Amino acid sequence: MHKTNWQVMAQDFMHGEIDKKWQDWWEKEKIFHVTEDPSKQKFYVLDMFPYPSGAGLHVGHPLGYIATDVVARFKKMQGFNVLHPMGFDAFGLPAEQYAIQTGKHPAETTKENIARYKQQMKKIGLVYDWDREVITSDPKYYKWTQWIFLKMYKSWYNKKTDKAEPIETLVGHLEKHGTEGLDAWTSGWEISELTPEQWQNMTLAEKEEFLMHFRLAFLDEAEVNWCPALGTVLANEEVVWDEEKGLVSERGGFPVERRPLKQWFLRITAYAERLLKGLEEIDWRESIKEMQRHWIGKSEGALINFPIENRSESIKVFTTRPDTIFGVTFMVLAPEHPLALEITTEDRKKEVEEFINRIKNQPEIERLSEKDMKGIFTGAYAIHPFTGEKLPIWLGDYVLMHYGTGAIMAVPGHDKRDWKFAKKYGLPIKKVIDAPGVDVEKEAYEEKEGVLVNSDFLNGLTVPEAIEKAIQEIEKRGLGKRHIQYRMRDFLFSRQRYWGEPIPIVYRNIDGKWIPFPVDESQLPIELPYMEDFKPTGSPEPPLARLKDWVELPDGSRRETNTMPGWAGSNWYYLRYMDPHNDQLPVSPEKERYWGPVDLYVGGAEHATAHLIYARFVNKFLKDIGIVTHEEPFQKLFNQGMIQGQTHFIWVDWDEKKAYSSGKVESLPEEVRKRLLKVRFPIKYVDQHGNVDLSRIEEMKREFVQFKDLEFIPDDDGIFRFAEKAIEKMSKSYLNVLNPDDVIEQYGADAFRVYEMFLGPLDEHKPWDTRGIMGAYRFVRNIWNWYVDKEGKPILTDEQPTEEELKIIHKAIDRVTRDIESLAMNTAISTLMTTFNEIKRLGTHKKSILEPFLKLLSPFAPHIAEEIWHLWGNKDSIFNAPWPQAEEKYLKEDTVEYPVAINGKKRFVLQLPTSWSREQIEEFVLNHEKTKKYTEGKEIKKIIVVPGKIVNIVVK
RNA sequence: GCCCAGGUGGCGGAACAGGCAGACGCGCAGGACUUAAAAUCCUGUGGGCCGAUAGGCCCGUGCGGGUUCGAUUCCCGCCCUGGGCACCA
Repeated sequence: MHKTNWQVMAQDFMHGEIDKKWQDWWEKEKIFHVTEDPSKQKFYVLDMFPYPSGAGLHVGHPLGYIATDVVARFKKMQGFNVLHPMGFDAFGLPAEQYAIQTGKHPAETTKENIARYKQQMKKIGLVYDWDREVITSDPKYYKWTQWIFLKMYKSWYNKKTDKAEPIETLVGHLEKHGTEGLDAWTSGWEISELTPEQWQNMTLAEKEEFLMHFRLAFLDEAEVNWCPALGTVLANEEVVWDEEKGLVSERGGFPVERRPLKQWFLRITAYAERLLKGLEEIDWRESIKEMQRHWIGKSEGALINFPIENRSESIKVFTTRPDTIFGVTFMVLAPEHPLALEITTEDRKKEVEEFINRIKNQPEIERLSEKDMKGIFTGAYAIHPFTGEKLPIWLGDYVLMHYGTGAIMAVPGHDKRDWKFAKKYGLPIKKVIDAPGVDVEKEAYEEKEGVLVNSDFLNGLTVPEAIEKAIQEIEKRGLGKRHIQYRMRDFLFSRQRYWGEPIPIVYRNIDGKWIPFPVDESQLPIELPYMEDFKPTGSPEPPLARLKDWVELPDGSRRETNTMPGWAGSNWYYLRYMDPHNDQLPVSPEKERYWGPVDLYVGGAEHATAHLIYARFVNKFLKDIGIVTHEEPFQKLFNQGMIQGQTHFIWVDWDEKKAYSSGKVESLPEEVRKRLLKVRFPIKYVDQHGNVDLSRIEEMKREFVQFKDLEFIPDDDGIFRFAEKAIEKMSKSYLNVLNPDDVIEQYGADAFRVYEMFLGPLDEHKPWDTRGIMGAYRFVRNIWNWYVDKEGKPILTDEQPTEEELKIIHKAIDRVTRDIESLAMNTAISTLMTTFNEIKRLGTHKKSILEPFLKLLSPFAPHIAEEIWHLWGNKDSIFNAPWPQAEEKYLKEDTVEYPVAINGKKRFVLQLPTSWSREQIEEFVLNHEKTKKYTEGKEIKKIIVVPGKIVNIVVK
């Protein structure tokens, strides 16, 4: 085999041996094994739950894991009781899709992939308390996922107490008072009024149907995203918009259509207000909080009833601008609105029906992408509740059935969409808010600045005043009420797939109807039965339905065959880590009180809305039922950036099967050049100088068979140069992924970790540079060579440190400590580098300097740190040694280097004592000969002295 | 369209509270070592200009303005890149 450079370089220290030695030792010694210890302050650092994909980890993935590993080791040395667990999100769509692709059972592929992940994590030097490992597809875990679902099923949200309560308290209320005085969250369903007697007289089926509107886990028929290719419904968050294809699944990009289906939901909307409020007290990136606020989408306004002419029904609308009520000139209903066809006059029925069908059958793609709005007049009129005016009722595709009431009062003068609609169909436009330059015939005036006009009792008021006054008047006259509307919808919780937690519900046939009932908690877990063929059918019938023996129970009842979505397990895993083996509860409240909340949660920003909002919701629910004591689960959230890949392109002439170095291209004949294509080349076979590694070209051809027959023609100097390099997302198909195992084999785990941390700010996207890692490698190796001689003996002296040495090391302690605290790993590393350069410059091997430096280095390069630590004769781990403390007295300097600027431009520097006063400095500088040189013949207007910073002289 | 980040050498990036722009690393160039290459070590490295040297000058943090003794940092307007939302009444 060709002897590559690293093998020569690696002779000075055997990183491979050192890495493995300490990885095994940490595992054996369980250095991160923790138990609750009230005498110590806890620190809970958590990584986002990985889904163990079949491709394994690439070098971009572990960025966050390395950061948390650094923090965990650092906090441990600082004396905290550090909980740093790891586990796997193994249920769900991706795992199942992978299994289908490989033709294996997901139970098997999941197991393999987890083993691979753990192996890779170990090689990076990541250390966890594996005794707390959580795997969502493990029945011991999903027993509690199912338990939480049952608790939700058995709960309702009491708005009076502002928390979830057992369904029994609701039933008790109904028995005593009927619906009188009941204030419950029902996701917009209007509670039909009942007397206690009426409730008592209901059949079991009727009662169950009634209660279903209150349960926090409930069945509902709803328009859902059906994905035929995946054979399941998807949550809104799992569906994305594709420019070409329209609505597609996030996984795989398959088309998605809307269909009404009976599905399980979790009533997350009951928690909208608490989810919103909780954001104020947590330390998250503002943009993520904004996304969640937007997702919850709270709007305040009023519900107003508009009577329909000659009919008993009325149209209920929601508006945030009740101040513009006198500007209403027509009404618009969503085409799906239940009254749409009903109110249509006979003469227009046919036309309207056609319109409704056209909109309904129109693929979602078109309806959303078309800029133009479509509408039709129903022939019916509503009556303005204040003026009694007749308002034409239209149908319009720009009004959405699923937001508000599915109907609007159109105020074309002060709403852009209504204005556009009015212009298109020639409907009147009225001005009710006046401000300088407002002309509602030219465009809608949506600002809230101005004064109300043409508005009866609102005239002369400002917009905020008018909003308030209008709502009061509406309520006074019984025309409607104040209302808060949320955009957020309930959480779709069933999937027609095999690989997920079975929903612990059975259906009993009562009077010919299948009524859902919860299974008894003692029967949990409902284990997922083994299926040889688990593929989805393409119809909404879940695979589990095919298992007749499993579905049909001896007592004639039938099991629920839908399974839970991938989110189910990841909603609460962070709690299970606190108490992973508890067989009485998902987590004991005492342990949660000690460990919770998560002090630092690191992960990608892609979970901003889905997982991070579901988990907060489940946490709040568990708090309501007394399991959890903290309202918010994740105190500090840090979103790491992505490591991008560097894609390398070569010039290829496929006809002649030749690949040309870029220097060759110019000399090629025109017809050959025309045929050349830029083709992606695997980064793994790029050499240290950023050229094709010709020495390993045969190896490359074996691995990437598409290049098998290519002849590689280098430049005249024997170097094969690339046509182009580009920064792209790391992806297997771009051939720009690097496996951490390969990188670690070449440079060692420590250099890999140091490099990832050094690359740039943790929260930013930055490209991986194959050559850049050499810097990290040299750094680690040079430290080794400074600490250890050729015979492997430590080089260490007991001499007293000098003042200068102490200043250098204490400044480093101060800086590195603060940097790790704020996750500024890149500057922590650069401080370590500059400090080490100073150590070399001073030629010091004093223990008093090298020991604290080794500790500062240890979270980043734990393997050589541990090795050197033990070479010094220590028996315990360096991570059980205390973190060094910076002493204030060494952080101060006696003199400061003052830049002296003339008119803001630096001209020279002066070394002046720190203790000098402003006046002393001023006098000294003004009398200095260098100053005179610059001020000669000019008038000194002013001198600014900023102690410790700068001197600036203003001359004219 | 709206909201949120961000734009600094050839590259990744640094500059903590408005005070020396370019730390640290990569790359590149020159030199040492070597038969040679790699590795290693040393030196230089934002651009332009003057100067034999020492040294000095000018321009520079996306663009245009402003505040200030002083702006990468604050304010106003614009351009570009990335992310999110997208008929939400």
